[in-house]
Amino acid sequence: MAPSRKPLPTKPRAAGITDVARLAGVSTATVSRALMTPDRVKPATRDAVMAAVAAIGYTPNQAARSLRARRTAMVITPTISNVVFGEIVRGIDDALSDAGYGLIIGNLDNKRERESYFVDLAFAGQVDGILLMNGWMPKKDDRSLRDTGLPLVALNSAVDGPDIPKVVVQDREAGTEAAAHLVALGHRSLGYISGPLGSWVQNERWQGFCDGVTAAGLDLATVVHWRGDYSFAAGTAVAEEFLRQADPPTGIFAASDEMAIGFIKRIRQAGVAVPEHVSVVGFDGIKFARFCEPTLTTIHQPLQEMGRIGASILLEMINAPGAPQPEWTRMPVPLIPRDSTGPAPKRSRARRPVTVASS
Amino acid sequence: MAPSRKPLPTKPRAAGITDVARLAGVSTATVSRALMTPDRVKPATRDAVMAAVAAIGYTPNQAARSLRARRTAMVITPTISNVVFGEIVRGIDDALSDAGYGLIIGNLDNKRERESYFVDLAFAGQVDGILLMNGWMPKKDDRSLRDTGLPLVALNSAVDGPDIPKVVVQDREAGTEAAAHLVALGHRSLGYISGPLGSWVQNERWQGFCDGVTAAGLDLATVVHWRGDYSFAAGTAVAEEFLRQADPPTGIFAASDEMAIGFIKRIRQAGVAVPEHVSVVGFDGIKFARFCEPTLTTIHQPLQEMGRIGASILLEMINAPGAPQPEWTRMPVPLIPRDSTGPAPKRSRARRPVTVASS
DNA sequence: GTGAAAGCGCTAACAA
DNA sequence: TTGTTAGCGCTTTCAC
Repeated sequence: MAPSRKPLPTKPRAAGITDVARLAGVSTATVSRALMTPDRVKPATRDAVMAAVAAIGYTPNQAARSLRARRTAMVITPTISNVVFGEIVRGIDDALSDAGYGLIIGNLDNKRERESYFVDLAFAGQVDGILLMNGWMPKKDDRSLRDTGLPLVALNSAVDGPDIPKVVVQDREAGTEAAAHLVALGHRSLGYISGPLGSWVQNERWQGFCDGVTAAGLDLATVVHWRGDYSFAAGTAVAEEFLRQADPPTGIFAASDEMAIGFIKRIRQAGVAVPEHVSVVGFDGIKFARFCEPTLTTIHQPLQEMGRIGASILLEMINAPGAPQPEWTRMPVPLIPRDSTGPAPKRSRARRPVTVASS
Repeated sequence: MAPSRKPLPTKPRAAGITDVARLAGVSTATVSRALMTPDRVKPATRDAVMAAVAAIGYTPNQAARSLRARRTAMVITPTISNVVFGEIVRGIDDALSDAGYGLIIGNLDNKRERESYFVDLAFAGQVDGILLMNGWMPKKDDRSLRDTGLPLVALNSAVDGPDIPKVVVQDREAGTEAAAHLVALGHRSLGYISGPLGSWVQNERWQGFCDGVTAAGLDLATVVHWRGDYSFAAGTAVAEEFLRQADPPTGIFAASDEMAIGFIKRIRQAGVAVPEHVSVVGFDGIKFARFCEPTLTTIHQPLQEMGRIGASILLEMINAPGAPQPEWTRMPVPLIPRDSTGPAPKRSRARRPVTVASS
């Protein structure tokens, strides 16, 4: 669609910094300072400025501000349709706007091609630092975001490089804990529903789960691994496979709550009881997990906090280039036991209607 | 928190419009035109510009662009934590960015005080038009957003005024349809779980529900009205009241899916079967409604589309001031029957464990 | 169809 | 501590 044009450049001219300055009897520079760095102006002056600001309802123009001051960060996110990333972004935005920074949200919308646009944006010098939630280094042709020399922080998912601080949850430990939880309940045959393969988080959760499995003395080869993508739909799709299986596992760990819920929904429909026949552990701690049936045992991620921490580190890198930053910040993620997990059934095999009928 | 300062204004100077102009052998004005209004540039010139743009990976600076061109709309939203508003905003943003407009999201975060900030923003002349999703005219002291003379569109909820186009769903008809659906299933005692009282949408849904009740020849006085706020928590709170009631209704209409789900979750816990004892209709059509237990009969809102339509109307008002706009755009909202509604139980009374035991 | 030139509203040297 | 001044990168008259 072609851009619509505005017919007249006439505007109901509004209060600007000059108006404030005039009213307060100071220069625009002082107004700016009073607003940006209050401690660098004499209290009396500051008060006068603030009074003038309040009097005419002055609000700084963001566009002008960021054009001149260039204080903007960018976050690359795989999608914004997923609550998980949405929450992290909120945390980031909080921390950033406290520091007077703007935020450009680079939404990949799960389409890898889109990253080239954001690479251009960075090379065009329009951002001061970048948060990576996608798990890899965005490239366009032969240029990589890393070549911009801009401060980079990986969030939620790791990105290789000693100069890239990584802020993540203890995905690995969480995976292990999920396995331990299931094993402690007596489950001996386990299953795992993955996120998109190849991603760092996904690998960690899986590796951690494997650690837990072997630590319990179980044979890794017996663990069933299904492929998912974090969505409800993936959960139900995996459920179909599960239902076709001759001797499906009784303890399942899903890499997202949505998959766990979709999975449970479908297998219950087919007559499999949760947690009587099968136990399921989710991952994320979305609010919905407390209202599904049964309530979902899950691993709770401190999403907003992750966002805030990642943003703070980025700000420090911008403000003090060269100062060392912790390469890893790994936040603990508690497992919250609810009703979707329970003692393993006597027979290792999950009972499905057909099984019951023929036995 | 005091803003952090950036130490050096040094920047790895990046490709700007001047670089493109030089490379393409034209002036910056022509580059700008080639990008904004391609049809006003000779094809050959345009191609040269585009080639140059691609060659150096030029990306226009948004801040500069909007500072100069001032093409920005604002949307006032009660909260962004609610998926419903989030979806509408996505639709708005789509339409707006197609037209080269930026969007300021005015999040009230359910705190009415916050509106004054956005009133200032509007008076400061920083936006060209405003979408109102909150349902009332924001004010600060004695100034109202209306006094800005800016184009205004009410979205999702109506706002009084002949000059304010309203884009809403057929809340009233939907309420009536919900009632009709329950009545058709044989329910004679009905209940309604409201949104925050006093809001337009809320009134419409309730009025429509009342219409349906009386149309069915039922006594309005028998309809139980509970107060909610669209959240899960409200649903469970209402459920508590429901459970304490001597002779609760068997057909319930909740003004949001979250409330419906919270409500169902709680009453099932107490032994009330859905839909055998009680039928519940939700409102919104969130994706979760297909994965709760039982799946939720609900009224599906075309949220993104509403957003897009509202934005288009606003754009027309900005571009052609004075041109007439439809005062009302009322979108149909289909009721989607699922498993949370079924035939009314024989006894009008919902059976709860205690009832069963004592009968 | 194109170029020259004037700012949009603000911040940050630099001076005073 | 404050004011003066010079732009940030772009769009848009206005003239050609």
